[in-house]
Amino acid sequence: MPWLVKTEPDVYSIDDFARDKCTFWDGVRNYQARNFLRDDFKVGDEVLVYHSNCEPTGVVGLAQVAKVGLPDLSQFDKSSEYYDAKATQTQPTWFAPQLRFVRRFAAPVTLEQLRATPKLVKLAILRRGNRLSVTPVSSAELQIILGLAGAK
DNA sequence: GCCAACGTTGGC
DNA sequence: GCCAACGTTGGC
Repeated sequence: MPWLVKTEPDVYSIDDFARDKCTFWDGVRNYQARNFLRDDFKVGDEVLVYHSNCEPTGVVGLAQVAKVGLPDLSQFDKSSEYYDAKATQTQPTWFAPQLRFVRRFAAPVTLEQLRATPKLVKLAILRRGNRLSVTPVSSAELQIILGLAGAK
């Protein structure tokens, strides 16, 4: 199943990702999002990368799931802002798939464009008040968004 | 287990 | 910087 993940470019941008090639998508501290990362992310799944809290907000590139089932190591790191005292090595609370950079779009598919596309009305990220940082995307929605990205 | 208070997200 | 949405916390 395709996915969409949000990131704040000030913290980790698509350019950082393009440079790294592979990254562990860590720091997610919401149980619903955790369940997606832990239970539903499959190797090979396509992942749209979305920039939030910036100008303009929108989908900026594509990635692919490279590895799953890995604990988010930041939960064990006392110096990390994502440290979780309740998590243990044997029973991790948080999980971080490894994502492989695929491509950066020539131009972002902006939130405004997403909203203006009738076939994307059901896109999870557009639903009122949805703040989840990891959301599922249907195959049809993925194709539409890739189309918007390619049409630039 | 309820729910008010509080904190965070994220668009604007 | 504002504020709506909504997740989390903690007293009871």
